[in-house]
Amino acid sequence: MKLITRNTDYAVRALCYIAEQKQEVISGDQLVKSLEMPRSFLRKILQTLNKEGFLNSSKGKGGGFALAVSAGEITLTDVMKIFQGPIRLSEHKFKKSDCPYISDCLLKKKIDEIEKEVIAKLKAITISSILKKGDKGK
Amino acid sequence: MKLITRNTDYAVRALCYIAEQKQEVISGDQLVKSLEMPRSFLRKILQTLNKEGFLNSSKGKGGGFALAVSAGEITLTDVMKIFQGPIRLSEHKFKKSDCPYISDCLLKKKIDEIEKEVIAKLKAITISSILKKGDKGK
DNA sequence: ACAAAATGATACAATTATAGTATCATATTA
DNA sequence: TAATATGATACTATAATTGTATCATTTTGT
Repeated sequence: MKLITRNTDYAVRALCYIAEQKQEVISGDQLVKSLEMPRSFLRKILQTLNKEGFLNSSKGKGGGFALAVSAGEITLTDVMKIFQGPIRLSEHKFKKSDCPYISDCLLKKKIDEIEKEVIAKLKAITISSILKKGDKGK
Repeated sequence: MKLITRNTDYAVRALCYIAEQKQEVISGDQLVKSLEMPRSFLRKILQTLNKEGFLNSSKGKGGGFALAVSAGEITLTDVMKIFQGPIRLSEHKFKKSDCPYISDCLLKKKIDEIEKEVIAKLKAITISSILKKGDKGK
């Protein structure tokens, strides 16, 4: 049972790395070398982050990826949504055939409460909050 | 992204149903009919709950399953552990090759905190707490 | 113009987890 | 001894996760 998949984990680490570097633009290969992730997989992840507006990309020599948004504005839920879809802790349904308690299902209610709290906490985790103290301003 | 799989969901509903009935012993087929779940799948789930000590089973006519433990003592985490293994929100590792921040990874720390809280809340959900008010004593 | 260095688009493949099915054996009861 | 129930277990299907690989396109520097 995982809440966070490797996709998301890699993406977060890549974002952190980019945010920490002095250079603005970091190439995919540099990330692969530094973070030791599977090349093709990371490349795909970077492309996705670009499409979703969290990274800017530039081609050619000296090109690569740079943050399109400040590190403080990228939350863990943002990244999770991109790579894992919407967060839902349970699929427990209201349908009569699925749950004998129908609209008044206490399990559903309790899970939903927990879900809300989890989402709130994940939302509070931003890229900059993950960076070591001292790097936070960036 | 799911926290609770269908296994667990079915198991919880079956336990609730058994806890609610006036008869102590409920046959698998009765559960299948009442809860409209796939027969073989539910049967396997019931067998597992029996092996794990949450249900007692009896064979032959009039046989079936009964709670082996009171509904207030079965928590959601118990059931989740059985069907989904240990709860871990992230696999984010401390290994040098996996995380550039190694032993001081703030992401890991933050996720672990959330994980602890989630587990505590899931632990607070028992079968009896899911049952409608009025049935709670059982 | 052209080669090198980078990303873009996209299709494919492997592995694992989830969800479900089916069958035969065994025990119990009437 | 037949009917009813679970036990053990092997098999299958589907979907999600985790990758891999290839060719196209853009940019830069010589």
